[in-house]
Amino acid sequence: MADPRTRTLASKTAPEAAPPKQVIDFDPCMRCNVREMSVCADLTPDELEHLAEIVTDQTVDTGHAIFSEGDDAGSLFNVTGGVVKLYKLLPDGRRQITGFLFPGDFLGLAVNEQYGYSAEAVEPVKLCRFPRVPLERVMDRYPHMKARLFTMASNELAAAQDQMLLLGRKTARERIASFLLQLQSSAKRRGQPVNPVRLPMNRGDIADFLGLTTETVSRTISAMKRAGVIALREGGNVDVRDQDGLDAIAAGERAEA
Amino acid sequence: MADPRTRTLASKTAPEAAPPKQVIDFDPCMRCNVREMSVCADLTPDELEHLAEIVTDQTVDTGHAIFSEGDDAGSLFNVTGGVVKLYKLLPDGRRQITGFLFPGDFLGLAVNEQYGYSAEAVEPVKLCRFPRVPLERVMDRYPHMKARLFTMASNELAAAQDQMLLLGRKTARERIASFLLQLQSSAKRRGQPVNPVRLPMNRGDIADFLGLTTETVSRTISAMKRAGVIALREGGNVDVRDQDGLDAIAAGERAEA
DNA sequence: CAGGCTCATTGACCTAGATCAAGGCCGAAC
DNA sequence: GTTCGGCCTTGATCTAGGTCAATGAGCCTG
Repeated sequence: MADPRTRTLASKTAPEAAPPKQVIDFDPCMRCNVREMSVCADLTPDELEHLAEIVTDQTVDTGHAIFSEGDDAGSLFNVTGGVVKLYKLLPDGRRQITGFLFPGDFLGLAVNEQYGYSAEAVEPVKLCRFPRVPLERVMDRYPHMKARLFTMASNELAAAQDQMLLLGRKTARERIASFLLQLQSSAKRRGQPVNPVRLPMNRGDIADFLGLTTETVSRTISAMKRAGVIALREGGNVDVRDQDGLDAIAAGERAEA
Repeated sequence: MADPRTRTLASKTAPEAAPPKQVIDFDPCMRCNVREMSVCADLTPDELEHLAEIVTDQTVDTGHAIFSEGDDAGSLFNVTGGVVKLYKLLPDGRRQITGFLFPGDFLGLAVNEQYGYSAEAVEPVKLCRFPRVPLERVMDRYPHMKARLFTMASNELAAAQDQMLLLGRKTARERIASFLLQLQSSAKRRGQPVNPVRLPMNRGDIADFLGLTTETVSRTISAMKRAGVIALREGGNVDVRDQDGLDAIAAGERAEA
């Protein structure tokens, strides 16, 4: 399996000349645009400084891997820009996307020293990377960061259970509606416009997330467009025309619409 | 929605007469049969004593609820005997079972003060119950118990991702095979026989766990029986006759068998 | 500004699994 | 020991969504 990952290190924009002994830029965390919604929320400047000592910035291009299932789980990551997809593969190539990550989300939890899924950039991604061992050392000193990680993992678990309900029991129409709602609430959480909701991933990715095929995703979206529930905007973005209708479909309350 | 839960409190078998000031039985945790595989693993006698102060034993009969989705999430539980199913419902009654719990498993993690799923006894269940607030107080004092909880939650998350792959992309045959393998490894972890694997839940529960119908579960099991991969024993238990074949089917490597 | 990508859409048809419908097989109740 | 009520199994049929195939709509690139 070829490894197309990208590792453009892009930290330390400060000049190399001036500072004396050691160059530790503790600013990147201080001015992090997603800090307040990430694992790093609620940390003091002191704690941020300790984090900055171990963090590395990283960018990954569209379609390139961040890590692959089975890789040695050396680091945790925090998404600071772009969109990431997580997925698992069957030997014959069938794929299930287990989640899309947006700025503020973290990834890299592993059970036995290995990542249990692959992670790939859906669009150009910016990450900060925390090597596991030193991160754990820092977290041992600042338990509320660990608590924060636990909370985020619990949220992820709840989302996973919702997704099981979707995959096991919802119709194609309900899946698409639920997905749009997820994107809306995700955008909302990040303070972004909820209505023309951005769809950064392609139909194939949506299909592999919802347990459908690209054709069914396309047909279902067309049908919802025809029914006036949504409209397509440029860039493939989706305008929700009938929010109540969409909510009802997603909940499984409306047979036709 | 009627609430058929059962709350037989069954702690303190010691006589009420003898002891002086306060009766605190710290034995139940000390002699807990599942302690080493539960959240309580690795605790010192001292720590166990603190736990015993807040724990309550509880039994729940087959088919009765432990709690329901949306209930105030007042407690965490540890299964000490029997089997529990967790599930989510759609308004029209469609159900997705998100997991089966066995002795040693815990339940009750919640995101915003409410349980995100319902829990019900598949067969008579014994639990120990930890009220959330005092438990958190205890865990603040003993961080490795929190760490243990985090590890178990991470394992659950990994299992949830496997289940998404199953629900989104596997065939009925692959789902049944994967399910039997799950039961095997769960039994193994608890030191129980792996080969005639016990199937304590009925076909409807299996169906709602695997995103199928009872009929399809039944037919698929019959087909695997006919193919010589498994055999049914009394009590509905399953004898795995061709372990390699079963493994191959579950992984999605074998079209026919 | 034509050729060659990739991705989305739509149509025609097919199939895995759902649905509908009997029976069969217990174990519990009397 | 008969009746009853769950389950489980099996058969017949249906259908939501998959598969196969064609066409269209951007976009790079040269």
